[in-house]
Amino acid sequence: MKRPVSKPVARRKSRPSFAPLAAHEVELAQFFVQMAAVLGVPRSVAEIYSLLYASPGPVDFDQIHGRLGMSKGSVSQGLRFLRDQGMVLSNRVAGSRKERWEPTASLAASLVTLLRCQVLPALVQASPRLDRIWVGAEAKGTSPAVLERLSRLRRWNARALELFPLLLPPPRAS
Amino acid sequence: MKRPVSKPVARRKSRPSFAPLAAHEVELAQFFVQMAAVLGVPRSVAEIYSLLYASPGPVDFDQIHGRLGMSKGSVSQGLRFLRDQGMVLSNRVAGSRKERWEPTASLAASLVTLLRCQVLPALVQASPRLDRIWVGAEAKGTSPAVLERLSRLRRWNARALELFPLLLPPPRAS
DNA sequence: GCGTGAGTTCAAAAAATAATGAAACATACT
DNA sequence: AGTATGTTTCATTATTTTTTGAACTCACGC
Repeated sequence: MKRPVSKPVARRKSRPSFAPLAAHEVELAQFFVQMAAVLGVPRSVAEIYSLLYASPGPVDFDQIHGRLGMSKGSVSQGLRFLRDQGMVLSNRVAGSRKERWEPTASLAASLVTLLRCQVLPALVQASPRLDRIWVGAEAKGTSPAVLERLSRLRRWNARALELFPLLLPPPRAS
Repeated sequence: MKRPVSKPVARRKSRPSFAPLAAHEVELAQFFVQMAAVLGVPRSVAEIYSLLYASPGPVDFDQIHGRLGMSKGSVSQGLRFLRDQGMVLSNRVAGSRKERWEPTASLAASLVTLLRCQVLPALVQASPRLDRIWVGAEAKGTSPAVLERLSRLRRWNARALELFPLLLPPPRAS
């Protein structure tokens, strides 16, 4: 349940010897952090994405670690999450061991993936569950009014399941 | 970030002297808890709603407290949240001090309210923020590619703001 | 093959969120 | 007014989520 008061906006400090974030970079991070919060994605992940988004070219691990003042562990985990969601990608320059990261072209497509992962499994699990509930309730001689409510739930679930792929189509198979 | 493993489904125990939940009531609670989790609503709130939803008539405070084995504080806060969202309502029987609670007719309408409260404020705050970011970035001589990204963000935000009321219309004024 | 630097893992600390319960409050009834 | 019942408040405790950092792994260039 969201506290309605404005959040303290953790002011991380860049590690010395890395360029501190410019004012607009800080505010872009706030933007992404707020949007991510709606989707239940942690602050550190949003900050990483934001940095890549505001950078003109690929950024390497140390820059992220240093400019955001974030632990290596968080950077590693954050990048893994973003890569799994298809929101960032990395490439290596020949002759260097460093990976360089950049956002993928379509933020929209990535958000769709993220939403799918959040709600599809819930809808899928719900189906058999609602069936069991209905059967159990009927067996117990539950009141007609409640049975009516339960079957409405089932109808909605079915409709959501069939609508979902249309609204948020799965990523194209290659 | 959702743990992908199935959660332990806290088994609350009804306080003695209150009817324990029937199997189908337990599973309906699991259903609502899972759906609520997607929206970031806490378990206790979902459980309360579920109990009302599966009951043939209004339920009083003590029943909720007792059958769910939940503290009075949680029941009070949960009911307040649900009432504020327009998901439940209460009425008093003449000659009794107890309030009796029941779900409101339209679950769908309530969900719309809930979604509005989560995303609208974020979109609204984002507008001036994105403007400031753009101005700041331009002043800094940011690369054209990044400026392009930023203005795409602005266009999306504007479109979302204008589409939102159509998709999830505000509750009718009386 | 070997040493080194880049990145990962994971147990533990910190932070955020949710639930509890006892005291305070409200009010319907006498 | 007094009282008992029903509800809310809120400081505290419990639980969950996120972050940290040091130990570890692995692969690259030599």
